[in-house]
Amino acid sequence: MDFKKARILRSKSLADQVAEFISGQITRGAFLAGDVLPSETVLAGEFGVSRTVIREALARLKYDGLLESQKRTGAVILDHSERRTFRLDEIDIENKDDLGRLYEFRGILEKDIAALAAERHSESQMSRLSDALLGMERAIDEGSDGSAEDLAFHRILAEAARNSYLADFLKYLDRKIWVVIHDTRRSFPMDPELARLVLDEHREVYEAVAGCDAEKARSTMLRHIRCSACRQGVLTVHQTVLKG
Amino acid sequence: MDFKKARILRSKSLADQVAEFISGQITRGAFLAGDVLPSETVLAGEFGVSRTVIREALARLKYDGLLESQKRTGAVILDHSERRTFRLDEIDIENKDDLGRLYEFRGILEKDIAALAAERHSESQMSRLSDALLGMERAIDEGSDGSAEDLAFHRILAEAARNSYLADFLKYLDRKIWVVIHDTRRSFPMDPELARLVLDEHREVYEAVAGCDAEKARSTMLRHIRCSACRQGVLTVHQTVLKG
DNA sequence: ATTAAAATTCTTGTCAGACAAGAGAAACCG
DNA sequence: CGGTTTCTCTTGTCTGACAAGAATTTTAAT
Repeated sequence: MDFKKARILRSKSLADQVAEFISGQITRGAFLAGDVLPSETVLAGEFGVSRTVIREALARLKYDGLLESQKRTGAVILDHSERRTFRLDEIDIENKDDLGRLYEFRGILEKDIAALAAERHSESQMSRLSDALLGMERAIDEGSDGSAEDLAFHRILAEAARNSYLADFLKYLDRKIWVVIHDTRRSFPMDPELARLVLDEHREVYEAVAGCDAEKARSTMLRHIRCSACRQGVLTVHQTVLKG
Repeated sequence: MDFKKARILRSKSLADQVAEFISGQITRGAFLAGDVLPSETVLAGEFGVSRTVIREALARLKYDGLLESQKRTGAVILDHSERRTFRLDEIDIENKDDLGRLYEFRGILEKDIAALAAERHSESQMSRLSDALLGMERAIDEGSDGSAEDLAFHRILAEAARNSYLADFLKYLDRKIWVVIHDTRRSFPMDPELARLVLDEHREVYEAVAGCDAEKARSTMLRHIRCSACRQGVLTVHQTVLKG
């Protein structure tokens, strides 16, 4: 692999660019698991940067589980199974298709989270859910849109599903979506009437969960997500997901 | 925040430890979005390490979207919505509960992926799925267990669902699970009879997808995942998920 | 006094050079 | 030929240095 080809542009930091280039090479399959990278000094020479920069770049790749470095040997490429991170980068918030796929993903997760929550919730979780609903109502009365309570509702529900992996991931996914929602609501504030409709959607989910009715929890949550997607102008969430 | 409390142990690299400590502080809420960290020089002093180490630690946190650094200002804490990575670290492969949660997660995703694939697949994707099945059969005849083809089947199916976020994430999740499966099969190779049963499970999914029957695709895939979990000795996948 | 311009001062980004520790490779010795 | 010692390479860490950029302060001008 000839690293000299990587002529570097000045915009991101050098370490950024080197990391991007090398990780690109690795994911593109230019190296196999077990291969070793040239030594830091050599890389520094080939990229025409200092060893400091190379080290910072490699540090990231190690952190991501792409590399592992041993003294005397150098940095060895790890197997894919060692990869430590999942990134939802380069999503184009403006792109309705991307947002649609994100909503589809969210729907798939949240409908089953609601179903699980219906069967696994504790009493204290239910009372916190109820509090979130009350808070949302109060917020709407006071003229706000209750986003904070909305988000809290979903977080508590995820907790009630008692699968930390699910909950953690939903949190990550939600962050991406909430940026958009927040943005939309800033430009086009919801009128109280609509806000009340949203509140009702949450109430339906709550009732289903409180009644330990997994199927109903699933379907009401799905409707809620679908409506939420519509409110964001996303129409592509597929029927299949919306049905089941 | 008093960084001096972070007395550092010699095992991981210093940068590792510093990064861990600071990121812990941040996720634990010791800093709010917009706060700025002390300058690298100051941090170096407080941690009792060189600036090099601090820089490498901060580089990772920046990469993860926890920080952003500006000249003259320093490193500012970013909002949670900026976080760029999801990690499924510290899963205890040995722990059947953790593995159960992972399987639960996988079931939730794959059943809907199968349903979507039933509605969105292209002809070429179906022929590749079919090839995977044939390959699996051949592999079993030759005495292997057909893991590679098994994995390929799931990957192609995910592609057929036409939601890249879903597919990418499933890939990530699967890696974690396949490490375990691979391990199990090395210790306790599947006998051909069982392998054929697994093959049949895949065939059922294939038929449903080929027939564009989303509901059937969902249920057959779910049964497959459930059986797979059982074969790994995981019994905790919850009824709710298994039903719908 | 108010505003615009210039000098100052931090902080990050990058570089260069240094050395210890560990691990493999090579040389040496029995 | 096998085992031990020495050598050498690479990473991990430290130090000191300087440019560039941005905020702050000072200075100058109206």
